[in-house]
Amino acid sequence: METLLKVLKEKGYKITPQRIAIYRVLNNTKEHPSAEIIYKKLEKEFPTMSLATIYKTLEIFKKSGLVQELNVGENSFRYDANVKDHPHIICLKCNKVDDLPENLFTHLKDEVGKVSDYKVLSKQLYFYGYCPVCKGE
Amino acid sequence: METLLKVLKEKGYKITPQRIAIYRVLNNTKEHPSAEIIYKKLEKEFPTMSLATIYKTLEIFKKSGLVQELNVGENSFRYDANVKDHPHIICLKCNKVDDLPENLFTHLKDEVGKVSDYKVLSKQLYFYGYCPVCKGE
DNA sequence: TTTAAATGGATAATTATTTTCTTTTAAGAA
DNA sequence: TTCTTAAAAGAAAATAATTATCCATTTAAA
Repeated sequence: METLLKVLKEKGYKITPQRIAIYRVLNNTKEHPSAEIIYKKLEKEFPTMSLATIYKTLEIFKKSGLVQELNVGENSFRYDANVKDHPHIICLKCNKVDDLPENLFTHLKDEVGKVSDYKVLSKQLYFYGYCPVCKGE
Repeated sequence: METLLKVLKEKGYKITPQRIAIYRVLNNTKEHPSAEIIYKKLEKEFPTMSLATIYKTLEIFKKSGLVQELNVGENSFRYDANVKDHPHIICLKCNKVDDLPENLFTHLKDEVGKVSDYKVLSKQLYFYGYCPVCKGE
C-alpha cells in the first residue's frame, strides 16, 4: 500500500479514497477481478462511485506499473496487483484464475529471442484445464 | 481445404461459398486476422456478406476445431487456421502477430500439471517485443 | 425434384469500455 | 487554516466488438 502512495505521488497523480480502495481490493485478493467485480466489491463502501472511475483508475495503475492486465480469453479484462511476470492457470469449468509460481519458465524469453529475430520484452503464459475442485466432477 | 469440407460434413454443417471463402482467407495467411479484417478481405468477392456471417462462421469453425481464437491483448480476437498448439509473438509497435515453432515448449503443460493440482489441458503462450523491422528504429 | 432444416443478411440488441461534461476534491500556496 | 486551481469523480452518452433475432433463400438428403 505504501507502494501505491509512493508511485502516485512520484508520477504526480492525486491520492484519492477511490484509488486507495481500488488498489486495496486488488492487493488483497488472489482472484484477479475484472473492473465490474471491483465495482461490485466497492459499491457498499462507495455507493456513488461509477464504473468509469474504476476504468480510469485501472488505466493509471497500468501505466504506472501498479497492476497488470490479464487477457485470459474472456470478454473482459482481469487485473492483478502482482506485477511480477508470472504464469496463470484458468479453470475451464468455474473460470477461476490462479497464479503459477513466478520462477517457472523464466528462461523462455531468452529462448524465444534466439529463434525469432524479435527483441523479446515480456510474455503472458496462460494454461487451461480443470481446477482441483472441478476436476473431480 | 479438404479438411474444411470433411469436418463440416462430419459435424452436419452445410458447405457454403461464404464458409469456404472465410476458411480460405484464414488458411492462406500468416497474419492472424480479426473478424473485421477477414470481412474487409472478402468484401470485393462477397459484397453482400455481413459481419454477422463472419462471426457465426468463426464460431462454427471454433467449435469444430478448424480454427483457434487468439487473445493477444487487443480489443478484438484474432483467428488462426493452424490449430496446433503453438506460441505467438506480438510486435508492440506494429502489432504484427507471428507464429513461433510448435515444438518450442511442448513440455510446459506437464510441468504445470506437476506444480498446480490442475488437470492441465491446453495453453496459450504470448511473447511481446519488437519485430525485426521495428526493433531497428 | 421435393422439402425440411440450416444459413445468410439486415438490423437490433448487448456488453465492455471510453469519452464528455459538470461538479467536487486534493494538495500546495498564501 | 483558508484559498486557489488543476485534477479527479460521477453521471450519462458514445463507441466498438460481438451476439441475437427474424425472415427470405439456399443447401443437402431422400
